[in-house]
Amino acid sequence: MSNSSGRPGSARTSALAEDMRLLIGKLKRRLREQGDHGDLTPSQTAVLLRLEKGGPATVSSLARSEGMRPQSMSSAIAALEAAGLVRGAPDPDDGRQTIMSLTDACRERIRAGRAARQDWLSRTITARLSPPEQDELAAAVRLLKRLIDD
Amino acid sequence: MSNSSGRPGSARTSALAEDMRLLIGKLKRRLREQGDHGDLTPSQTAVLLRLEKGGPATVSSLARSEGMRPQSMSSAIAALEAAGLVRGAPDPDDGRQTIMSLTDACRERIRAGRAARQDWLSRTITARLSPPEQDELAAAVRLLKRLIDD
DNA sequence: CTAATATCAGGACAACTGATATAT
DNA sequence: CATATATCAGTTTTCCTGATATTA
Repeated sequence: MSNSSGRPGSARTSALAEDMRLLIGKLKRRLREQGDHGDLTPSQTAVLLRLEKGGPATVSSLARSEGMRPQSMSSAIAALEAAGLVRGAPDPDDGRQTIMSLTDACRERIRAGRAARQDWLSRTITARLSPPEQDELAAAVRLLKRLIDD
Repeated sequence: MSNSSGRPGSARTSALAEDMRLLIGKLKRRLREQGDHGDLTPSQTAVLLRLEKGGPATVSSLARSEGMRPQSMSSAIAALEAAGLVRGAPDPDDGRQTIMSLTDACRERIRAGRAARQDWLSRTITARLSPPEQDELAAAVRLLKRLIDD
């Protein structure tokens, strides 16, 4: 039912918001089910994503970013280092710091996990939506991007 | 390994899937930022949602649902009971079981948290999308629901 | 007597706080 | 000396495994 009455209706918008809230939760859960998270703690996962997004960083700066104590970050990083996911190098300019960065193996692992989630989504879209419906969805995605812009 | 479907338009669909994957993550994060989760563990939150969705249940059935041991569920529930969020009553038919249910205070708390998240979404939709665009989004939501159906 | 429910006891792990060595 | 980084200890929390009482 298309209701294109120009009223900035609160009831209709509220119903749409409820639908979207439930929908986003379920989609996120489905995506999460796909990839192999590996048995990392949430903090460890957050550190890897932070390093990927922000580049190499020290233990203390990572601790600040994640709202953890440096001691906790140290042990989290020790586990990641033992798993071959991050690598530490001494800072040539400041002997106190150790600069952590992702290993190539970790980048590949992150890429593979993302690809698995994206593949599921891609396959599901292809299987369940007709090409015109896919166009409709693509148009709506452009609208949704506006909702998360600053 | 990137697309096992035999249909044409894989490249466009793949780009759409990537956009959606990033978009869903960001929307979920924005929603999460809104509500006050309270300082509950993920397991405790899961138990409350399970009780809300499935109605009263025993400790063991909750443990099975959440993939925990009954002992761990017992202590999680003890904390929730101390916080006044759940309430236990003996099963009249089976003296071994204790049936847990949500308190009214807990239902109100869940409702308030959800309302906060939904309000943000509702306000953002109203502020950033024109009424016709809202109609377009509502139509796309119906398409998206098809993606998460079993 | 066997099976299911709930709990008590102790261990493992990831986070915390406090204290310490090293470098700026 | 004052500050910052990283780590070494011990504690708390949340899960686990193992054992026990009660009821079906």
